[in-house]
Amino acid sequence: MRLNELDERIVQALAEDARRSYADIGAQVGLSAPAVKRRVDRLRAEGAITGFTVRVDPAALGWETEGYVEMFCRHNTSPRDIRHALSRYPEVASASTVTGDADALVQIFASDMRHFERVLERIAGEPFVERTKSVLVLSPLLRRYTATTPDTPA
Amino acid sequence: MRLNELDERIVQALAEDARRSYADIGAQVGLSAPAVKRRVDRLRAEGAITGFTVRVDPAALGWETEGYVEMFCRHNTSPRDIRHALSRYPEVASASTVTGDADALVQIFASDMRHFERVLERIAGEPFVERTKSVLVLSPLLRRYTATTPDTPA
DNA sequence: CGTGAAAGTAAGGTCAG
DNA sequence: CTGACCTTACTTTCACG
Repeated sequence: MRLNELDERIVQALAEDARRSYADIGAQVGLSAPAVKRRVDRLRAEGAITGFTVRVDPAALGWETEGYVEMFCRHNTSPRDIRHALSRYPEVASASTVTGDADALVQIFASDMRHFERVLERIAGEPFVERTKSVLVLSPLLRRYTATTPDTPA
Repeated sequence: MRLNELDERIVQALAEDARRSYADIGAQVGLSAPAVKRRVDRLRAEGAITGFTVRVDPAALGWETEGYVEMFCRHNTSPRDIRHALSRYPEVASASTVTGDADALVQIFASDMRHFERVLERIAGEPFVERTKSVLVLSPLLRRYTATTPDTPA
């Protein structure tokens, strides 16, 4: 699955605006429209591009409060356990296991502070969670592109 | 900027697949294609939808190393300064000012550890940065984004 | 908000380098 | 094997009821 520089520029163009026409993108990267399409199709088939989505302003949807929660778990907790538990929270936007003191870092969107607190308490109450430490987002500065997980880690 | 239940279903449909046709979405939510378009146009004008983008698999693009960096800045540093500085790093996927000890939390994708370290050093070398603390992502557990918008704090 | 017609865009096949 | 051209079909878009 090798991507060359042309592919990267196409992905970058799509990341900025996924609704640009192939002809438009082709003009920017120096290809014809069908050539761009063929590359995009290949990128999708290879899994480099996993889909198309919208950028949404969470506040407009009533998601006003954002925060990150560090989870400290019991020592025998597997990533799969964490993932399984967190997947039941619609408020969890992303989660990863990380190096350092904490075991996992969880990004949360809630409608307001009360909602955020409620979610936090429920997460802290999960059987494998020993404690949590959270920070609230004051203002989002940058949000560039959307990544995905096709996989289920071991 | 009020969104009703119909708008939310349209946004949800677009979040899953932003390339679905208006007719398709309309069939799902019970509207005609032009009606869906009118609502999407309005959502874009209101800022609820800020754009269309691709979901990419970072690993497939050679972005194998992911991490979060806490930035500790000088006390007179404004969010705008941070945003301006970080926007020049293509490796920065997202950044927010946060409560707690650190001033900002920055998500970074790099091609490998060496690359990550180089970016980290450059960020740490920014004039307003006093120190940084970073954690590496071991395995992504969830990435549910409906990704969101930047924009421009005071 | 739904229906129709016009324009633009995408998709597939075919050919050339 | 990769890129360009052409034709067909679809989606988007606007005017109107």
